[in-house]
Amino acid sequence: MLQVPYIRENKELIIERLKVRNIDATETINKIIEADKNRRETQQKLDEVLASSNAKAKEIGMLFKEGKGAEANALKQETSQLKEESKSLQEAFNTYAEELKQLLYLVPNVPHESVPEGKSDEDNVEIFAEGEFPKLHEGALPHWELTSKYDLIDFELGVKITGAGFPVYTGKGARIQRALVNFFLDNSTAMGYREVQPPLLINEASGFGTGQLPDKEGQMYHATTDDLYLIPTAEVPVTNIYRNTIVKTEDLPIKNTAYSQCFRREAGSYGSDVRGLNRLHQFDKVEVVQITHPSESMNALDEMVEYVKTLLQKLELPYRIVRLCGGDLGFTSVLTYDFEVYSAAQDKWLEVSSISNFETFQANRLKCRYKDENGKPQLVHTLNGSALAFPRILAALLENNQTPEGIKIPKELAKYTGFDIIK
RNA sequence: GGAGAGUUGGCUGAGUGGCUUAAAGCGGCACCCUGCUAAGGUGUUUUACUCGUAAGGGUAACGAGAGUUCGAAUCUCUCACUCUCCGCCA
Repeated sequence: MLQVPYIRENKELIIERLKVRNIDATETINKIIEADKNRRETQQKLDEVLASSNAKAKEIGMLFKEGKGAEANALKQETSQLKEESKSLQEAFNTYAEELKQLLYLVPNVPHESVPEGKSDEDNVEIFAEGEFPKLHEGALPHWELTSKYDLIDFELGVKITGAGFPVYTGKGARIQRALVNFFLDNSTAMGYREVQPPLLINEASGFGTGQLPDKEGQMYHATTDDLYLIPTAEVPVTNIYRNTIVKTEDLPIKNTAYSQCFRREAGSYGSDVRGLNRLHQFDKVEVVQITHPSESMNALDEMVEYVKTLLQKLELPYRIVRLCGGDLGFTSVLTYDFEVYSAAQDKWLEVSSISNFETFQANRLKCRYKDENGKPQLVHTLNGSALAFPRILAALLENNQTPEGIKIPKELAKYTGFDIIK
């Protein structure tokens, strides 16, 4: 969420920039400024009343000590009015503070100046592309047929055990999954990320910290008996490591990586793009998360983009990078780059990574700070990126590398699978 | 799941109604002293909000919330969490 002093001082700029998201925040921003003003004025009054009430209480204590019980009791009378006053001021203050908080939850992050205008993913801007499109042989198949032809994934079995979107990986399919875990983690740790294995269930406070709650509640699986949520991404537990902390400035940037399974209800998704591995309720992903000094976050974003490029190069997959337009940009993000791989048999671009800079938006909720050169606590910047999401990578690997003899495994990955062709 | 004990500042740990934002020790930082891989001395050491150009001031916070009281770390209630033992178990 945005910081109130920032809103106060940059009202026009914020409203202008939020138009890139196709929203008019004028009314909400005005309400925020009003609620903030009321809150501060009420606090001043409240503080005054409490101060005089404190002073009186001290005086009463002194009088009792000196044995002047009568005077003390007289003074007690006076305090009752102050008490009433402070009570109603406290209530008013709480109301304004709550109102302010609720309003702040409504405002998304302010897009970076480089974010293009646009309504949907069709308006995202391609900024980079690399890799050759494969030439498929006659009779090439989409991955959901390849997986059954070579006994790699059993979608039907998943439906039996759980439901649609929970595939069962078998044999070499399961082995590739395991290979991808190690391949991705080895690469990210080599880039200086610390490996973390986080919980897959999170509490409500963690959901708030990274911005999944209160809004996107319906997208997470909720274990109601214990009021815990299954993580939609490792970003949530890994970033929440730093909730309510003041990190050492010399430790920045803090770089963590985690492999986890991710759970998404995908409520409201439909259509042909949910076929096979294209959209699942449970999937695997390696995530990279950075906590940086504010002056370094854009460099860190570039570094993450460069890093993900190397992964796709090693996997020999044709890919492109798009800059998300305002309409497609996530609520908490300032700037996001998506990586899409080309999956040949479907003739489709599949999103396999999303790399975002949240600047102070998450940090403000998380209360994650560092100390500046004056020793004053300041909010850090947080970033994260997928490196990478497995299912669509697998889909593209299978589709692009199919030959009449079998499916070939790229050299770098074959080091991890232990085989270089699936027959 | 059953029984019991706890939750205080970066850490250890005192504090059972006012002079306690909090003793003491450790750690950290600054300065001083000292002719040397050390020791000693003095001071300092939380955060949020808020007023102020600043210096500085006000308010709040001792797990969370509510209550009693002129006044709560301290008393009452509710909740959360941690630990120990027993049971169960990967």
